[in-house]
Amino acid sequence: MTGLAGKVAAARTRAKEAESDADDSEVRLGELDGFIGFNLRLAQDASFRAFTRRVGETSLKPGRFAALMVIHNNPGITPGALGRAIARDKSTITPLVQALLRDGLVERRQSRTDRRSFTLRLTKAGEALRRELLAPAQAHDRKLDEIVGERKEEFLELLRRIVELLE
Amino acid sequence: MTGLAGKVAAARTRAKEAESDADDSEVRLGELDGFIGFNLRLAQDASFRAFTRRVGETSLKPGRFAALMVIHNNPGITPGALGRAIARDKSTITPLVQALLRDGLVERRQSRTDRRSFTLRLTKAGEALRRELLAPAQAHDRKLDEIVGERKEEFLELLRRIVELLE
DNA sequence: TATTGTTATACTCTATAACTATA
DNA sequence: TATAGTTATAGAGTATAACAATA
Repeated sequence: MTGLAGKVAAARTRAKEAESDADDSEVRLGELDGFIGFNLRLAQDASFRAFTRRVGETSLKPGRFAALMVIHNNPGITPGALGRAIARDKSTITPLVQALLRDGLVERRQSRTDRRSFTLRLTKAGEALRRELLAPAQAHDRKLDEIVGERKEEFLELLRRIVELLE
Repeated sequence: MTGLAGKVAAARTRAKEAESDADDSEVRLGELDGFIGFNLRLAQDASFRAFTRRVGETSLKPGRFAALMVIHNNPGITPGALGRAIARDKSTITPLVQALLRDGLVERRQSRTDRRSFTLRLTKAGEALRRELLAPAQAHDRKLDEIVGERKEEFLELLRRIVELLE
């Protein structure tokens, strides 16, 4: 997994005709190269790896960090609402929440308004870890900001439009 | 999983102060909302789901479709070069290639130049499936093109810069 | 009847390490 | 020594379906 992103870029820029068997330095992506979806996946993959590298392999993955952030900002949120906020199905939010409970980062209480449900809050340890990870997470995103430059707001707007309109 | 993207958008736009327990319609994303990385993930997730919906749940996922496209455009490519082209580790490209072999979409031959390696080609069935999926895949990306509008080239350039510079 | 969360199941993806056969 | 690909393993994410308790 060393330098995947760089090699992808190299493969793209060095793409050219290949008459016999293709080797490493002359991979043609074809239609894929102009597909927004494909490039979105490469960029998301690169961002995910860079986040993990910066925050530390041993610590939280982006998905769990996002959950911590949302619970912090919405004390008392239910698992369902949390899942909708970070685009996770209820079948994936249950194990995620259980992992956070297991690690002592989150606590749950019976919901007063809906006895089928319950509410989530960060524990002291959860707050501490969130605070600890916020700095490297922000550093990671500042790096993305640098790359995108002054077009950041337009870029974010397009990403949000994709989410809203691709329903 | 019905309407996840729409609910995320609604959660964002309706975000406001919440004094007591947060409910569904007033989730605050906090710093996350301005993070490029987080929005990249939501957009990629929405695109992935839309692709799968359009191409057909029963058929190929975006990752395998991308592999088919790259092998088509680079007959004789090795698994390693394929993995680098679509940003997949060698530990994930092996099972992917084996699934394609198992499904009769790809064939492999001994490499003439490197006896540790081998070369990949689409079978007739692989070519047929690729041809069949190309239309819905292009329709999917045209939908993305519509959403992004005339800023497509700039958008693609930013996605590629992220891949290149986030190493 | 519909919804909240749980459980079970299956497949995919990610990541590491150990292995083989070559180079 | 390093590289190509395989195998094994473990942890996540994705998806569906069936279920209990409650709305």
